[in-house]
Amino acid sequence: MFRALAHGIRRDILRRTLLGPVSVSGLALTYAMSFAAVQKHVAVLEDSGLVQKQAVGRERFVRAVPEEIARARVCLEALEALWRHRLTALDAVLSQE
Amino acid sequence: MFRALAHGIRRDILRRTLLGPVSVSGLALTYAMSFAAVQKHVAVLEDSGLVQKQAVGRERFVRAVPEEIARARVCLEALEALWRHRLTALDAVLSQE
DNA sequence: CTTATCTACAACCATATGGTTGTACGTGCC
DNA sequence: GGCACGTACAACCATATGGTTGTAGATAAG
Repeated sequence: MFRALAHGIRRDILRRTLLGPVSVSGLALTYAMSFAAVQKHVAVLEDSGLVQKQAVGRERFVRAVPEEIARARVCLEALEALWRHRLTALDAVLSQE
Repeated sequence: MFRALAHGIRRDILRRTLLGPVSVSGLALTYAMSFAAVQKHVAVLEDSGLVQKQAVGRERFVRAVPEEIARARVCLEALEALWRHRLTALDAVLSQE
């Protein structure tokens, strides 16, 4: 999942699909790369769960799944909580002396 | 930076170094891989700014930089804010009608 | 001084990643 | 039916990534 977020293009696709569904070709127009390359990026995002596709006619509309973004954020918050806990533990040790 | 977070071993190193400085060899003891491999993971974390090294004698103690973790979290929060903003905008449009 | 420990770094290898082009298939339009 | 469009997928290529081993330097210990 962090792997999916590790690429700037994919984060940009996430931003765009957070604002509303966009077709794969609609996305592809923006970037200086082939349609197939964009398709692959969307596939990576889809595999990670950050994005879903919905078929409408011959088009596939991509939309972000904000709950999954929240999962990543929560993961980082847990790390930060670890840090705060470490500080708290240090406080406890120091206050004992 | 998300790239650095994309590997489980590196996230584990982050967790451990959040709790307090650990030497590179101290980290390496835990993992079923060579010292050099762990060294590389630490280097990736260091390049991303998520971790810093401090020389003490012949050892290098690795410590996490929580501010950098916060930066990644804030980035995800910005994405979520985008989502909430999109909902708000939709509300605005609907309430006009 | 000698030896063991911790680190750094280079060379090498297998596989993953990010891109390309080409082909095929379903769908909308004339 | 015929054609353009949107998508899917495979094959291919260059480079990045994640691992290994080996060598060498700096420092601690005996």
